[in-house]
Amino acid sequence: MAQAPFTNDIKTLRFLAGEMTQGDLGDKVGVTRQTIAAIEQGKYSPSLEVAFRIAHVFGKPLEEVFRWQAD
Amino acid sequence: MAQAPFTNDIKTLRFLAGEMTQGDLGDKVGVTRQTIAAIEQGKYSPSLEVAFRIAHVFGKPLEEVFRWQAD
DNA sequence: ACTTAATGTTATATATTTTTAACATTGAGT
DNA sequence: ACTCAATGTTAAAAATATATAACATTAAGT
Repeated sequence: MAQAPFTNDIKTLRFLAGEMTQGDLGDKVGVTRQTIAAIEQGKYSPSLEVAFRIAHVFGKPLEEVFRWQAD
Repeated sequence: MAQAPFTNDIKTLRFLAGEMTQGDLGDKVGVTRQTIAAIEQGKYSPSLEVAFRIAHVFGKPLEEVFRWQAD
């Protein structure tokens, strides 16, 4: 299933944003909670569009949410 | 075909990097020249992994290469 | 005017992401 | 101990990105 070559802080950011659930975040981003769960766990590399939308919800630059790790 | 909701400076950066062709960039990133062409033209939203790799080739932060536009 | 490399573009195939739906587990509150 | 929301997880389908191959166009060099 190809683990993503970067880490992310979504789980932390959700709680800092005030108990935001995966479902809440999914709604704001426009994807399902399962998609959020999979991205959060690094199960695959989301589209740049979804990554941008997630960062936008937290008001953070994309690279503060997703951090490159490999290569 | 869903135009991407962000612009990018890949074409400019390729020339600033010294006449780097789409094929050259594709080789460095690990995708085909057609994929570079499509991304460059905003035809779709690449995976976050490919976006990171492209930015990495130019030694730029991702958000200096791809800039959010919509929503 | 010719060549040739780079790019544009298209069609079809393959790979990957995302959705949908279902069920299991965990944890907080009562 | 119960309940219920949140999360984990999985399988199959749908949507989207990427590869491959082929041919057309553009532009620079000679």
